Amino acid sequence: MGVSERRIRERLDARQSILATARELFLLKGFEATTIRNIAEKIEYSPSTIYQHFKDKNEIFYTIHSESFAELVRYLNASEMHKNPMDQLIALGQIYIQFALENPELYDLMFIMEAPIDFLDYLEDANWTEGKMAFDYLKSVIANCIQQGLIKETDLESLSYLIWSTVHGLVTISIRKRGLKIGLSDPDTIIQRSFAIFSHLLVKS
Amino acid sequence: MGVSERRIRERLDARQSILATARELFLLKGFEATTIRNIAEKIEYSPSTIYQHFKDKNEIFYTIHSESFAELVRYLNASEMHKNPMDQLIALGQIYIQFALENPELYDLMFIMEAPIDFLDYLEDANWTEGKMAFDYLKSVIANCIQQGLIKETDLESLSYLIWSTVHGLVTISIRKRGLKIGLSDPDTIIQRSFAIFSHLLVKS
DNA sequence: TTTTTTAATGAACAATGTTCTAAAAAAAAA
DNA sequence: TTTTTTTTTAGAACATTGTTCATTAAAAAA
Repeated sequence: MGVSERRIRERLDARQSILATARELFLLKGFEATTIRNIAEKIEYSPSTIYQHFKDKNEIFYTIHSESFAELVRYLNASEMHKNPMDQLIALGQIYIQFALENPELYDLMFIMEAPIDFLDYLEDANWTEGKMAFDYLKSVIANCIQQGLIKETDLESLSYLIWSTVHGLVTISIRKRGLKIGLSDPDTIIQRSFAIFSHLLVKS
Repeated sequence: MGVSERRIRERLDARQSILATARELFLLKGFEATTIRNIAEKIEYSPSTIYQHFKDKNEIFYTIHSESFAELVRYLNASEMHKNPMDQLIALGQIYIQFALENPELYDLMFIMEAPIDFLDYLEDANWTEGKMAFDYLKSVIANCIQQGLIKETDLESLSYLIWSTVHGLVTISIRKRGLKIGLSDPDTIIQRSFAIFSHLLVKS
């Protein structure tokens, strides 16, 4: 029965080309300017066909958001070259920042925009698996630091949330264009310097 | 010539009622659901009349954004009761967080949403005065801390950006609904705890 | 070849921000 | 008071958006 397998493959191909096009347009023009009709035109389908593959626009961008987490994880994996958990933690922060600055639109989609979370809400799914896993990974590295006495013992969850928040804050001020507008000469440089200061605060405690 | 003065007053009244209604609907339903027609209906004007007072929707929300800064400043002023600049700095952070948690929609508009910045871009105005002034105020308090030897001397701009980023990150993860979705029991509590940890890191350095 | 299932389309809907022309109202001039 | 001018308001219209639904075309099964 190779027929139905081919059908499945064709459906998947269509789905993939929708996603690829949506991603391309999104990176080029942003969320609002990436319209269903725009995507449809590019893959030479009618707009309504897209709704056979995705419930709505939010699901498309939820999917791109999920895929982007795979990309982030690929970045973060590089931190495992460090044996010392403190070195790894700092590398983690640096790589996280690097990912955000190199892929600002994707970072926006993953951590700022409402579309992916709205889709989760529609699913009545309280679990943001992608975020949870990333946060758990961060927690585990920090736990190692505490265990080895490299960081003063404190509530793991709060400290992890603090560290995540700090790097998140550093990059989102820039991504949502508040950085340039307060007269910072070069946002990227300031982000690096600020993170360096934060790193020193952490190890010294 | 009391006539033209009355006209001016009437124009201002109309403007104010547009803003008040926009603000009310925005706090109730959010940015997208606050439509020009919606505002017009509520103040019993035609949609097109609104465009005599504001260039576009972005200008309306830029104005609300600006007004909200006055509110934030009112919050922050309470920090001046502290003589010790370090105490003031920490109070500043706590109050900033308090403002964000008590007015999440306004905070969103001021520091996350694109509408106000887009309007600045239209004006070709690189100066985000509201943000700049708030940041300068933060810098001055931090400068006092450094001067009095309460914080280790580092690049003022980077340290200020770090501190701002940290509180910004703490609250925006929650505001853009990433907090609950990773299984944090109570986001507000965690934010407080995380900030407490951060405060300790700062003073100890 | 005929029937059934699947996929794709095109038209349509309601809603949006925004613009433009014509009407109404108010003020100024006569 | 009447006429002219200016200002304000409204209504219709436009292009676009996400989304739905009945109909057509295509493919697979019988």
